[in-house]
Amino acid sequence: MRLTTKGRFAVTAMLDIALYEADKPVTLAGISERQSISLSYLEQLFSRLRKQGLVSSVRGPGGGYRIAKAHSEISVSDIITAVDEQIDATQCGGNENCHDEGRCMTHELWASLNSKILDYLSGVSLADMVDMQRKKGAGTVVFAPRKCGSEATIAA
Amino acid sequence: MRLTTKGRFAVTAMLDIALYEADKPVTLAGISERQSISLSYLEQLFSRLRKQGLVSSVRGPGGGYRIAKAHSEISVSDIITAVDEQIDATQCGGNENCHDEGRCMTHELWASLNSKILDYLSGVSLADMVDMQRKKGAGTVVFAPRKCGSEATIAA
DNA sequence: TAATAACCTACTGTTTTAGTCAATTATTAT
DNA sequence: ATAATAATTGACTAAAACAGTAGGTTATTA
Repeated sequence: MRLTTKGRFAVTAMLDIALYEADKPVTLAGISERQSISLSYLEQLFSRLRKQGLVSSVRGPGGGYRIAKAHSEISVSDIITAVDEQIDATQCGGNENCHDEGRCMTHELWASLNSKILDYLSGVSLADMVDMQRKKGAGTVVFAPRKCGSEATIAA
Repeated sequence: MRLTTKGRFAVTAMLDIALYEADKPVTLAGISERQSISLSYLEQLFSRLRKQGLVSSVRGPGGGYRIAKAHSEISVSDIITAVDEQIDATQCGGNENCHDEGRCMTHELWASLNSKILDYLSGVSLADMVDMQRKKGAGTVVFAPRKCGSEATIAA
């Protein structure tokens, strides 16, 4: 599985646009400055985000990027898969040819983990993150779009 | 976060020992052959697994490795953290200095994801995996040590 | 027509992955 | 005793991915 700064940067950048876009689109230069992410690196990421239809672009002065869909229609997993290609905890990528043409002994474990992660990340939308960000400072906060046994609690 | 073949190999190897150890300890050469993992690579992994107290070793002829604790006392996350150092989806490793000395906007998201993954992997023990492996072939199987909303179902 | 800002391609340094190789040490069977 | 076994250690390596740079081109607007 890959879950690196590439994906984190993409999520951060998307959230930045969601928070700052109003009448005008948001420039990568602005995101770069606010979030301390290299401009050229952002360009690479946004090339993919645009091809996946998550953002739309406007060229020229006053141009920039906009979120292309309703914020509630874009999940964190959409963003990560757009820039990172795959969220997959199995080594065979679901091909089940991990060991001697069959499924490796631990295949089910990774497949199951994989769907847990995907469940979670696809359950958190950009809209959720915007809400969350606006409520910031209210102490302990947790993303919990789906009810699940022991909820994680992040100390403030 | 890091969740690579290193961790997968370690889990597979530990499961192999758990399945094959009886009166005699299990040799790395045997694991290497059965699981198609390079012997030298296994040596590296087992150096760490031993230092973490997950396995004990016996040198000389008839020697090999044994699981050092009750199978139910060793979780998948124990194994992965032993060889991979960290399971951490936040970039700051919980230090909360991810952005300009404060917490980055997406900090809670990654922290929350992190604890979800850890919850899951620490809920699956070596004993669970052994049971699971022995029951193999019974069709659709899922690891579900903790009840949680939508259970992942892996097609057979 | 000049400034802006997206868009595109190629290149680069660093780290991690996934090993290899060669030697040493401890134990057991002969 | 000694030969075989098997863990243990350390140094080294090719390939990939990550994170970022550099330099240019194209479209749009003031």
